[in-house]
Amino acid sequence: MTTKTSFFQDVYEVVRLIPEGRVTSYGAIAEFLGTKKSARMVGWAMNQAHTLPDVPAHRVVNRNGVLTGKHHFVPPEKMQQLLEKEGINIKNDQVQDFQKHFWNPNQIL
DNA sequence: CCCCTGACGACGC
DNA sequence: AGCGTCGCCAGGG
Repeated sequence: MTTKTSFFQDVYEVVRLIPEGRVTSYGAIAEFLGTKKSARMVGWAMNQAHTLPDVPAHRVVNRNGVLTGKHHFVPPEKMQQLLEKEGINIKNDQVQDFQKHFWNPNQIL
């Protein structure tokens, strides 16, 4: 957002809006925040996400639908488990029908 | 204050 | 089409 709140805070707010059973990408979030080129920062922010409640970081994957950040979960399989629990099929660390489950933050506008 | 790192993404070869 | 590089930018050492 263009608010004065910290970039991280904004990221968390957006992630919290991700509906259950849906996923989005770091880039999409970055774009929504107006910093499309800073997708890395979104991922960086997710590092602290685990310290906060209601921040489903497992619903955030890269633009390929790959669970790039799964290694940051404990255990790593947790990310996939949570997603499958929500009805998302994962195959070889990749979300199946990614586009079908993709949720674009911009669509809430 | 300089240097390095990092859950990404776009582009170049 | 696959791999390498660069850009981006905040935090931490």
